[in-house]
Amino acid sequence: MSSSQPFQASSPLSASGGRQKKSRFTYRHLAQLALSSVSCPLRVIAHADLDAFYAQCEMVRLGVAEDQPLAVQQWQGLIAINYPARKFGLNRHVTITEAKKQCPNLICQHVATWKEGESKWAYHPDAEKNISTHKVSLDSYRLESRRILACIKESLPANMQRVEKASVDEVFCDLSAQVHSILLERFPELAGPAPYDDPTENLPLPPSTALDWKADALVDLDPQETEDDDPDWDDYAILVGSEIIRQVRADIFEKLKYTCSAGIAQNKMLAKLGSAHKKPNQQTVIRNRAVQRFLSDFTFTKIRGLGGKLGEQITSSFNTDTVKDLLPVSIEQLKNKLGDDTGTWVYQIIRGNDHSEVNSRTQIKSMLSAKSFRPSINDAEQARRWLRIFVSDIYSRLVEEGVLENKRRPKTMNLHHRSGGQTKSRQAPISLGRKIDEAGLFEIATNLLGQIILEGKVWPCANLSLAVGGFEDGVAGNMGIASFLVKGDEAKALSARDSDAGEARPEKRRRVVPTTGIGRFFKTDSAEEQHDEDFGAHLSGGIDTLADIESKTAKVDDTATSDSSHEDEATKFDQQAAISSEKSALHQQRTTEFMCSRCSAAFECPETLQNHQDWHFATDLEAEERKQPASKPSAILPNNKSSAASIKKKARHSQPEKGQSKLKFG
DNA sequence: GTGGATGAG
DNA sequence: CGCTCATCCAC
Repeated sequence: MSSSQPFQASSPLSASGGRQKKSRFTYRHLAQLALSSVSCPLRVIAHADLDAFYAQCEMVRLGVAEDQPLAVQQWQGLIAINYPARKFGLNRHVTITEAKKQCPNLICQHVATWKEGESKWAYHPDAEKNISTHKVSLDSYRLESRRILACIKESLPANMQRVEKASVDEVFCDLSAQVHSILLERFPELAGPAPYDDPTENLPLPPSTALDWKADALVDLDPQETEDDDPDWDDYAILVGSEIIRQVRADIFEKLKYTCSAGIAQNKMLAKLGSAHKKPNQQTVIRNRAVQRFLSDFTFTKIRGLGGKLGEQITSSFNTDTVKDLLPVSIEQLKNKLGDDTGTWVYQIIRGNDHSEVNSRTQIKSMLSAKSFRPSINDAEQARRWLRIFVSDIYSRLVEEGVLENKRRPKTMNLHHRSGGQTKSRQAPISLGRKIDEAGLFEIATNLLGQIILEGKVWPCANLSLAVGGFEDGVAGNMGIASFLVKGDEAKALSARDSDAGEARPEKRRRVVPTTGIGRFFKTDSAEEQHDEDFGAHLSGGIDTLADIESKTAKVDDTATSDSSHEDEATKFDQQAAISSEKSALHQQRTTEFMCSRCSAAFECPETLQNHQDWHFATDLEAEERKQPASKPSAILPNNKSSAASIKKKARHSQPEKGQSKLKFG
C-alpha cells in the first residue's frame, strides 16, 4: 500500500549550511516515530468512525440505494438514521409516525430480535408488535463490525499496524511506524546517520513545495501561523497518515460498501474530535500548527472523558464550558478542585496533549445480554424464561468468539437486576471444570437469579441483564508468575522460563492506559507496573534496545515538545510519559498472529496460543483415558493444579520463535 | 473478588 | 430511549 501512490518525490533535501533553516524536529524524534512513542511530536493517529453505522448495515444488507432515506427502528423508537434521512430533519427522538410524516419515503427497518424458544435471532417482520416476547439482537451489526475491522487490518501492513477497536463502529490506528517507513522511503537522506552521530541534531527541513491535501478538510491554523510558513516534518507525517487513511476508507468502500469519516492528528483525543468534525464520508486533518485554534473553539464537554459528571463539575467550578475560557485557569486551581491527577490530566488535555496509547486490541472483554421490561415482570418463572433467551444469545456469541475451540473462555458470569430504583447483582465464577454450553450457562444464571430472589423485594422487575466476562486471561493457573516473585526469585523464574526468551510480551501483562474518567491518568505508572515492565524486558530479550532507550532518555531532548509556557509539571509529565512509553512501545504487541499448528486457530499472543495448545494436550490425554480407563483419572482433569502445571511445562517447549513474519506457528 | 458508578456510543 | 461495552473504585 505504501508504495502504491508514489509521493511527489523531491529533490534531495537541502544539506546543512547555506541559509537553509533546520527542522524543529531531531533525529531522535524521527526514531521515536518508528517506535510509536506516545510522546513523539511526529506521531500520527487516526480515528475512523462509520457513518450512521446501524443504518448503513441495513442498507448493505437490504441492498437499498445510497440516497434512500432509512432509519433503524427499535420498538417504537429510532436508534440510527442515515444521512439522506437526516436531510428531512429527522433525529433520534422522533416517533415512527412523525418520521414517516416528515419523510414519506423513509424505510424504517426494525432491528433483529430473539424470539422466545428460537435458537437464533432473525429479522422478524412483526417484531415491533412483540416487545413482550422478543429481545433485541445487535449481532448482525457486530458481525459487520468484524468484517470491517478485518478489512482495515488487511489494508495496513501487517508488521506495522496497530489497530484498536474502540466500539462497534470506531477504530483508532497508530500510523506512526508506517508513516516513519514511508518517510524514509521517500526521503532516504532521513535514514541518517545524524551529523556527528548526535540524535539531538535537528533534521534538515522537508522540501518547501505546497503539500497536496487532496479532498481532506483542514482545520484553520492557529492565529500566529500562516499557510505560507514552510511545512515541517510533522506536516509531512500527518499528510502521509492522511493518505494512508484515505486508502483504508477506499478499501472499505470498495470491498464492503461502507463509508466512514476519519480524523488524523497527533493523538487519540484530537483524532476523535477530527473524525466528528465533518461527516459523512470525509476526513479531517488537524495539523499541530492548528491544534490550539481547533481546540479553543470547542465546548470541553465534547472532549472524550469530559462528557459526564467530570465535565459538569468543571463547568460549575469555573463557570464556563469552553476550552478557551478554561485555558487561563492554572494547573494549581485545577488540582485544587479536581484532585492532582485529574487536574493535571485536564490541564494537559485542553492544550491538546494526550499521551494515551493505541492498544492493539480488537477483541471484546465481556459480553452482555439484557432487556428492560415494559411492563415489568412479576415472577421467577418469567425471569427464567428470559434467562434462557439471554443464555442463547450469549452462547451463540461465545461460539463466534471461538470458545468451542478453547480460543477464549469467560471466567465469570454476572446477573443484574433492577426493580424500581434499586439494582442488585450477583457474580459467579465459571469454573474451568465446567464445559461451556447452554445448559451449563443456564444453570449458573439460574443460581444467580435464586441468590437475588433470596434478598427479597425483587418484584416487579423492570430490567434483567446477564453478562459473561474475564476473557483475557484464558485458562486459569497461568497468572503472571512475575507478580508473585520478590527480587531474588526472578533469576530462578528466568532460568525456568528460558525458552521464553525472544517472545513478545504477553497480552495480559501489558500495561493498560486508561482513556476516560476521573483520576485514572497516572495510576498505571505505579512502581509495580514499572517493575513489571523491566521483567518483561528480560523475557523479551530486548535488553540492548531497552538499555539504549534508557540512556537516550536520560537526557531529554525537548526542542519540539515543550513550549516556553509550560510549567515544570508539564515538562515532567512529558518526560515521564516518554520514558515509560518507549519501554512499553518495545513490548507492545502488534496485531501479529500466532497460529496453532494443530487446528490453525489464530491468537494475538503466544500465551493464549499456549493455553489453547494446553487444551489440545489435555483433550488428547482425556481421549487416551477413555480408551484405557482407570489408569490415572485425576491427572486429566483440567482444573487439577499439578496436572495443569505439568502440561504447561511440557507444551511450553513448542512455543514459536520471535520474528517479523505475520503468522507464527506453534 | 464483588457490586456499584461512570462514561461512551 | 434501550442496549451494550469498558473501566475504576470502595468495600
